[in-house]
Amino acid sequence: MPGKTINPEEWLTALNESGIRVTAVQETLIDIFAHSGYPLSAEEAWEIARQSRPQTGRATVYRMVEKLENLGLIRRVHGYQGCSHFVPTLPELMMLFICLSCGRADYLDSQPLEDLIQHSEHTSGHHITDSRLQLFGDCRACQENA
Amino acid sequence: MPGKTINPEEWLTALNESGIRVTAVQETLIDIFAHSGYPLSAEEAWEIARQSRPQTGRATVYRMVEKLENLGLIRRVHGYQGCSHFVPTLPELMMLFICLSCGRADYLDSQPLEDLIQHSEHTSGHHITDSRLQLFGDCRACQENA
DNA sequence: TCCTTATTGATACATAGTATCAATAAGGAT
DNA sequence: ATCCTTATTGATACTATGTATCAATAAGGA
Ligand SMILES: [Zn+2]
Ligand SMILES: [Zn+2]
Ligand SMILES: [Zn+2]
Ligand SMILES: [Zn+2]
Repeated sequence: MPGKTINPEEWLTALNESGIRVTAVQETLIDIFAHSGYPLSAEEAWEIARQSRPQTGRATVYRMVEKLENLGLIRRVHGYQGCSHFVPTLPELMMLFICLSCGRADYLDSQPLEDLIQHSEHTSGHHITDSRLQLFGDCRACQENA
Repeated sequence: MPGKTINPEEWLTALNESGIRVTAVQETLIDIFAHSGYPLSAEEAWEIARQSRPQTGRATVYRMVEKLENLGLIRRVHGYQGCSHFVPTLPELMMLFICLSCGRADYLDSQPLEDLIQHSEHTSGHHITDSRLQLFGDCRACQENA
Protein backbone atom coordinates (compact mmCIF):
# COMPACT_ATOMS: atom_id res chain seq x y z
CA MET A 1 0.00 0.00 0.00
CA PRO A 2 2.60 2.67 0.89
CA GLY A 3 4.03 3.55 -2.52
CA LYS A 4 5.98 0.45 -3.41
CA THR A 5 4.63 -2.18 -5.81
CA ILE A 6 5.79 -5.61 -6.89
CA ASN A 7 8.16 -5.82 -9.85
CA PRO A 8 8.95 -9.40 -10.95
CA GLU A 9 12.01 -8.14 -12.83
CA GLU A 10 13.50 -6.86 -9.57
CA TRP A 11 12.90 -10.25 -7.98
CA LEU A 12 14.79 -11.98 -10.81
CA THR A 13 17.61 -9.48 -10.46
CA ALA A 14 17.76 -10.04 -6.71
CA LEU A 15 17.89 -13.81 -7.19
CA ASN A 16 20.60 -13.62 -9.82
CA GLU A 17 22.69 -11.17 -7.85
CA SER A 18 22.63 -13.61 -4.96
CA GLY A 19 24.58 -16.02 -7.17
CA ILE A 20 21.64 -18.10 -8.36
CA ARG A 21 21.32 -19.16 -11.99
CA VAL A 22 18.46 -18.03 -14.16
CA THR A 23 16.03 -20.89 -14.72
CA ALA A 24 12.52 -21.40 -15.98
CA VAL A 25 11.26 -22.43 -12.54
CA GLN A 26 12.41 -19.14 -11.09
CA GLU A 27 10.32 -17.11 -13.46
CA THR A 28 7.33 -19.39 -13.04
CA LEU A 29 7.37 -19.16 -9.26
CA ILE A 30 8.12 -15.47 -9.14
CA ASP A 31 5.13 -14.83 -11.35
CA ILE A 32 2.95 -17.00 -9.17
CA PHE A 33 3.89 -15.29 -5.92
CA ALA A 34 4.15 -11.77 -7.26
CA HIS A 35 0.74 -11.83 -8.90
CA SER A 36 -1.35 -13.69 -6.36
CA GLY A 37 -3.43 -11.29 -4.32
CA TYR A 38 -3.67 -13.64 -1.37
CA PRO A 39 -1.29 -15.80 0.68
CA LEU A 40 -0.03 -18.98 -1.01
CA SER A 41 1.52 -22.12 0.44
CA ALA A 42 4.41 -23.94 -1.24
CA GLU A 43 2.05 -26.79 -1.98
CA GLU A 44 -0.45 -24.45 -3.65
CA ALA A 45 2.33 -22.76 -5.61
CA TRP A 46 3.43 -26.20 -6.78
CA GLU A 47 -0.06 -27.00 -8.07
CA ILE A 48 -0.22 -23.71 -9.95
CA ALA A 49 3.30 -24.15 -11.34
CA ARG A 50 2.45 -27.58 -12.75
CA GLN A 51 -0.38 -26.10 -14.77
CA SER A 52 2.12 -24.35 -17.02
CA ARG A 53 5.12 -26.61 -16.26
CA PRO A 54 3.90 -30.13 -15.41
CA GLN A 55 7.37 -31.55 -14.76
CA THR A 56 8.03 -29.08 -11.92
CA GLY A 57 9.39 -30.91 -8.88
CA ARG A 58 7.90 -30.56 -5.43
CA ALA A 59 11.25 -30.12 -3.67
CA THR A 60 12.22 -27.46 -6.18
CA VAL A 61 9.24 -25.34 -5.19
CA TYR A 62 10.07 -25.70 -1.50
CA ARG A 63 13.68 -24.75 -2.25
CA MET A 64 12.57 -21.74 -4.24
CA VAL A 65 10.18 -20.59 -1.55
CA GLU A 66 13.03 -20.84 0.94
CA LYS A 67 15.28 -18.75 -1.29
CA LEU A 68 12.63 -16.11 -1.84
CA GLU A 69 12.03 -15.99 1.89
CA ASN A 70 15.75 -15.79 2.69
CA LEU A 71 16.13 -12.92 0.24
CA GLY A 72 13.22 -11.21 1.97
CA LEU A 73 11.12 -11.14 -1.20
CA ILE A 74 8.26 -13.07 0.35
CA ARG A 75 7.16 -13.34 3.99
CA ARG A 76 5.40 -16.03 5.93
CA VAL A 77 1.91 -15.26 7.17
CA HIS A 78 1.51 -16.61 10.69
CA GLY A 79 -1.81 -17.84 11.96
CA TYR A 80 -3.73 -17.68 8.70
CA GLN A 81 -4.57 -21.27 7.74
CA GLY A 82 -1.56 -22.37 9.74
CA CYS A 83 1.83 -20.82 9.13
CA SER A 84 2.76 -22.10 5.68
CA HIS A 85 1.41 -19.33 3.48
CA PHE A 86 3.48 -16.53 1.97
CA VAL A 87 2.90 -13.06 0.62
CA PRO A 88 5.24 -10.74 -1.28
CA THR A 89 7.24 -8.44 0.98
CA LEU A 90 6.20 -4.88 0.36
CA PRO A 91 7.66 -2.54 2.96
CA GLU A 92 10.68 -3.77 4.87
CA LEU A 93 8.82 -3.57 8.16
CA MET A 94 5.40 -4.94 7.38
CA MET A 95 2.11 -4.46 9.11
CA LEU A 96 0.10 -7.10 7.35
CA PHE A 97 -3.66 -7.31 7.56
CA ILE A 98 -5.46 -10.46 6.40
CA CYS A 99 -9.22 -10.45 5.93
CA LEU A 100 -10.80 -13.51 7.48
CA SER A 101 -13.74 -13.28 5.08
CA CYS A 102 -12.15 -12.81 1.65
CA GLY A 103 -8.58 -13.82 2.47
CA ARG A 104 -7.03 -10.79 0.83
CA ALA A 105 -3.87 -9.22 2.23
CA ASP A 106 -3.47 -5.52 2.85
CA TYR A 107 -0.24 -3.76 3.74
CA LEU A 108 -0.70 -1.00 6.29
CA ASP A 109 1.57 1.91 7.01
CA SER A 110 4.26 0.52 9.30
CA GLN A 111 5.23 3.69 11.12
CA PRO A 112 3.17 2.71 14.19
CA LEU A 113 5.12 -0.54 14.42
CA GLU A 114 8.44 1.27 14.23
CA ASP A 115 7.29 3.54 17.03
CA LEU A 116 6.08 0.59 19.10
CA ILE A 117 9.42 -1.20 18.72
CA GLN A 118 11.41 1.89 19.68
CA HIS A 119 9.22 2.48 22.69
CA SER A 120 9.41 -1.17 23.80
CA GLU A 121 13.19 -1.21 23.45
CA HIS A 122 13.48 1.78 25.75
CA THR A 123 11.07 0.57 28.41
CA SER A 124 12.22 -3.07 28.47
CA GLY A 125 15.95 -2.71 27.93
CA HIS A 126 15.91 -5.53 25.39
CA HIS A 127 17.53 -5.06 22.01
CA ILE A 128 14.86 -5.88 19.41
CA THR A 129 16.28 -7.12 16.11
CA ASP A 130 13.26 -8.76 14.52
CA SER A 131 9.51 -8.59 14.78
CA ARG A 132 6.38 -10.00 13.26
CA LEU A 133 2.99 -8.47 13.47
CA GLN A 134 -0.15 -9.82 11.93
CA LEU A 135 -3.60 -8.33 12.04
CA PHE A 136 -6.77 -10.23 11.24
CA GLY A 137 -10.39 -9.20 10.85
CA ASP A 138 -12.93 -8.01 8.29
CA CYS A 139 -11.66 -5.73 5.56
CA ARG A 140 -13.51 -2.57 4.67
CA ALA A 141 -14.95 -4.04 1.47
CA CYS A 142 -16.28 -7.12 3.27
CA GLN A 143 -17.90 -4.93 5.91
CA GLU A 144 -19.68 -2.90 3.25
CA ASN A 145 -20.91 -6.07 1.52
CA ALA A 146 -22.57 -7.19 4.75
CA MET B 1 5.43 -8.90 33.65
CA PRO B 2 2.42 -6.60 34.16
CA GLY B 3 1.06 -7.78 37.51
CA LYS B 4 -0.46 -11.14 36.61
CA THR B 5 1.33 -14.42 37.30
CA ILE B 6 0.62 -18.04 36.43
CA ASN B 7 -1.56 -20.02 38.79
CA PRO B 8 -1.85 -23.73 37.89
CA GLU B 9 -4.97 -24.00 40.07
CA GLU B 10 -6.74 -21.46 37.86
CA TRP B 11 -5.80 -23.46 34.79
CA LEU B 12 -7.32 -26.62 36.28
CA THR B 13 -10.45 -24.67 37.19
CA ALA B 14 -10.70 -23.25 33.68
CA LEU B 15 -10.33 -26.74 32.18
CA ASN B 16 -12.95 -28.26 34.46
CA GLU B 17 -15.42 -25.44 33.93
CA SER B 18 -15.15 -26.05 30.20
CA GLY B 19 -16.69 -29.49 30.89
CA ILE B 20 -13.44 -31.44 30.91
CA ARG B 21 -12.79 -34.13 33.51
CA VAL B 22 -9.97 -33.86 36.02
CA THR B 23 -7.21 -36.30 35.13
CA ALA B 24 -3.61 -36.95 36.03
CA VAL B 25 -2.39 -35.93 32.58
CA GLN B 26 -4.02 -32.55 32.94
CA GLU B 27 -2.11 -31.74 36.09
CA THR B 28 1.12 -33.06 34.66
CA LEU B 29 0.88 -30.95 31.51
CA ILE B 30 -0.35 -27.85 33.27
CA ASP B 31 2.63 -28.04 35.58
CA ILE B 32 4.97 -28.48 32.65
CA PHE B 33 3.69 -25.51 30.69
CA ALA B 34 3.03 -23.24 33.64
CA HIS B 35 6.49 -23.66 35.10
CA SER B 36 8.69 -23.70 32.02
CA GLY B 37 10.37 -20.34 31.56
CA TYR B 38 10.74 -20.80 27.83
CA PRO B 39 8.58 -21.90 24.90
CA LEU B 40 7.81 -25.63 24.71
CA SER B 41 6.59 -27.77 21.82
CA ALA B 42 4.05 -30.56 22.28
CA GLU B 43 6.83 -33.03 21.53
CA GLU B 44 9.06 -31.53 24.21
CA ALA B 45 6.19 -31.49 26.69
CA TRP B 46 5.59 -35.17 25.91
CA GLU B 47 9.21 -36.02 26.70
CA ILE B 48 9.03 -34.15 29.99
CA ALA B 49 5.69 -35.70 30.87
CA ARG B 50 7.03 -39.22 30.37
CA GLN B 51 9.75 -38.60 32.92
CA SER B 52 7.14 -38.58 35.70
CA ARG B 53 4.42 -40.53 33.83
CA PRO B 54 6.04 -42.94 31.35
CA GLN B 55 2.75 -44.28 29.98
CA THR B 56 1.66 -40.83 28.78
CA GLY B 57 0.41 -41.03 25.20
CA ARG B 58 1.65 -38.81 22.44
CA ALA B 59 -1.80 -37.99 21.07
CA THR B 60 -2.99 -37.11 24.56
CA VAL B 61 -0.36 -34.42 24.83
CA TYR B 62 -1.29 -32.96 21.45
CA ARG B 63 -4.97 -33.01 22.47
CA MET B 64 -4.16 -31.31 25.75
CA VAL B 65 -2.07 -28.63 24.07
CA GLU B 66 -4.98 -27.96 21.73
CA LYS B 67 -7.38 -27.62 24.65
CA LEU B 68 -5.07 -25.30 26.54
CA GLU B 69 -4.65 -23.20 23.41
CA ASN B 70 -8.40 -23.11 22.72
CA LEU B 71 -9.03 -21.97 26.27
CA GLY B 72 -6.43 -19.26 25.76
CA LEU B 73 -4.23 -20.55 28.57
CA ILE B 74 -1.21 -21.00 26.33
CA ARG B 75 -0.24 -19.24 23.11
CA ARG B 76 1.76 -20.29 20.11
CA VAL B 77 5.08 -18.54 19.55
CA HIS B 78 5.52 -17.82 15.88
CA GLY B 79 8.92 -17.81 14.28
CA TYR B 80 10.89 -19.14 17.19
CA GLN B 81 12.19 -22.58 16.22
CA GLY B 82 9.30 -22.83 13.82
CA CYS B 83 5.77 -22.24 15.00
CA SER B 84 5.12 -25.21 17.27
CA HIS B 85 6.22 -23.81 20.61
CA PHE B 86 3.89 -22.49 23.30
CA VAL B 87 4.09 -20.16 26.28
CA PRO B 88 1.57 -19.46 29.01
CA THR B 89 -0.79 -16.62 28.19
CA LEU B 90 -0.18 -13.78 30.58
CA PRO B 91 -2.03 -10.65 29.52
CA GLU B 92 -4.96 -11.14 27.17
CA LEU B 93 -3.28 -9.01 24.52
CA MET B 94 0.33 -10.10 24.56
CA MET B 95 3.45 -8.38 23.42
CA LEU B 96 5.84 -11.28 23.64
CA PHE B 97 9.58 -10.88 23.47
CA ILE B 98 11.81 -13.91 22.90
CA CYS B 99 15.54 -13.68 23.42
CA LEU B 100 17.44 -15.28 20.56
CA SER B 101 20.43 -15.94 22.85
CA CYS B 102 18.92 -17.51 25.97
CA GLY B 103 15.47 -18.38 24.64
CA ARG B 104 13.64 -16.84 27.53
CA ALA B 105 10.24 -15.21 27.06
CA ASP B 106 9.35 -11.79 28.41
CA TYR B 107 5.90 -10.26 28.45
CA LEU B 108 5.92 -6.55 27.71
CA ASP B 109 3.27 -4.00 28.52
CA SER B 110 0.70 -4.34 25.76
CA GLN B 111 -0.75 -0.85 25.81
CA PRO B 112 1.32 0.19 22.75
CA LEU B 113 -0.21 -2.70 20.80
CA GLU B 114 -3.74 -1.68 21.77
CA ASP B 115 -2.98 1.84 20.60
CA LEU B 116 -1.49 0.56 17.36
CA ILE B 117 -4.56 -1.56 16.63
CA GLN B 118 -6.94 1.32 17.35
CA HIS B 119 -4.95 3.64 15.14
CA SER B 120 -4.73 1.11 12.30
CA GLU B 121 -8.45 0.42 12.43
CA HIS B 122 -9.19 4.10 12.01
CA THR B 123 -6.74 4.77 9.19
CA SER B 124 -7.43 1.56 7.22
CA GLY B 125 -11.16 1.13 7.72
CA HIS B 126 -10.65 -2.59 8.44
CA HIS B 127 -12.21 -4.13 11.51
CA ILE B 128 -9.41 -5.82 13.43
CA THR B 129 -10.55 -8.76 15.55
CA ASP B 130 -7.30 -10.60 16.20
CA SER B 131 -3.60 -9.87 16.22
CA ARG B 132 -0.29 -11.44 16.94
CA LEU B 133 2.89 -9.62 17.64
CA GLN B 134 6.23 -11.17 18.36
CA LEU B 135 9.47 -9.43 19.13
CA PHE B 136 12.89 -11.06 18.92
CA GLY B 137 16.37 -9.93 19.89
CA ASP B 138 18.84 -9.93 22.78
CA CYS B 139 17.40 -9.57 26.25
CA ARG B 140 18.87 -7.12 28.71
CA ALA B 141 20.59 -9.85 30.73
CA CYS B 142 22.25 -11.35 27.66
CA GLN B 143 23.46 -7.92 26.59
CA GLU B 144 25.08 -7.37 29.97
CA ASN B 145 26.76 -10.79 29.86
CA ALA B 146 28.43 -9.86 26.57
C1' DT C 1 -20.54 -50.62 43.83
C1' DC C 2 -22.24 -50.24 39.26
C1' DC C 3 -22.93 -47.61 34.91
C1' DT C 4 -22.24 -44.36 31.63
C1' DT C 5 -19.29 -41.97 29.01
C1' DA C 6 -15.20 -38.81 28.53
C1' DT C 7 -10.56 -39.60 28.26
C1' DT C 8 -6.57 -42.18 27.34
C1' DG C 9 -2.81 -44.69 24.80
C1' DA C 10 -1.52 -47.47 20.85
C1' DT C 11 -1.58 -47.63 16.12
C1' DA C 12 -2.17 -46.20 11.75
C1' DC C 13 -2.56 -42.47 8.84
C1' DA C 14 -1.97 -37.69 6.85
C1' DT C 15 0.44 -33.55 5.93
C1' DA C 16 4.46 -30.54 5.71
C1' DG C 17 9.04 -30.27 4.95
C1' DT C 18 14.02 -32.13 4.09
C1' DA C 19 18.01 -35.15 2.48
C1' DT C 20 19.94 -37.76 -1.31
C1' DC C 21 21.41 -38.46 -5.71
C1' DA C 22 21.48 -39.27 -10.64
C1' DA C 23 20.00 -36.54 -14.63
C1' DT C 24 19.68 -32.08 -16.58
C1' DA C 25 20.87 -27.65 -18.13
C1' DA C 26 23.30 -22.74 -17.36
C1' DG C 27 26.82 -20.31 -18.59
C1' DG C 28 31.78 -19.71 -19.07
C1' DA C 29 35.92 -21.38 -21.66
C1' DT C 30 37.73 -22.93 -26.02
C1' DA D 1 29.06 -23.83 -31.89
C1' DT D 2 31.05 -27.35 -28.71
C1' DC D 3 32.75 -28.80 -24.53
C1' DC D 4 33.17 -28.63 -19.49
C1' DT D 5 32.11 -27.62 -15.00
C1' DT D 6 28.93 -27.29 -11.70
C1' DA D 7 24.42 -25.36 -9.90
C1' DT D 8 19.95 -26.77 -10.28
C1' DT D 9 16.42 -29.92 -10.98
C1' DG D 10 13.09 -33.83 -10.22
C1' DA D 11 12.29 -38.36 -8.29
C1' DT D 12 12.47 -40.84 -4.25
C1' DA D 13 12.89 -41.79 0.28
C1' DC D 14 12.87 -40.06 4.58
C1' DT D 15 11.79 -37.12 8.87
C1' DA D 16 8.90 -34.30 11.59
C1' DT D 17 4.60 -32.75 12.96
C1' DG D 18 -0.01 -33.42 13.59
C1' DT D 19 -4.67 -36.18 13.27
C1' DA D 20 -8.13 -40.14 13.03
C1' DT D 21 -9.52 -44.51 14.96
C1' DC D 22 -10.71 -47.51 18.40
C1' DA D 23 -10.44 -50.69 22.23
C1' DA D 24 -9.13 -50.17 27.08
C1' DT D 25 -9.33 -47.29 31.02
C1' DA D 26 -10.99 -44.48 34.62
C1' DA D 27 -14.07 -40.21 36.37
C1' DG D 28 -17.80 -39.17 38.56
C1' DG D 29 -22.73 -39.59 39.24
C1' DA D 30 -26.67 -42.91 40.37
ZN1 LIG E 1 -4.00 -21.40 0.73
ZN1 LIG F 1 -12.43 -8.99 2.97
ZN1 LIG G 1 3.67 -19.11 12.75
ZN1 LIG H 1 18.66 -13.57 26.79
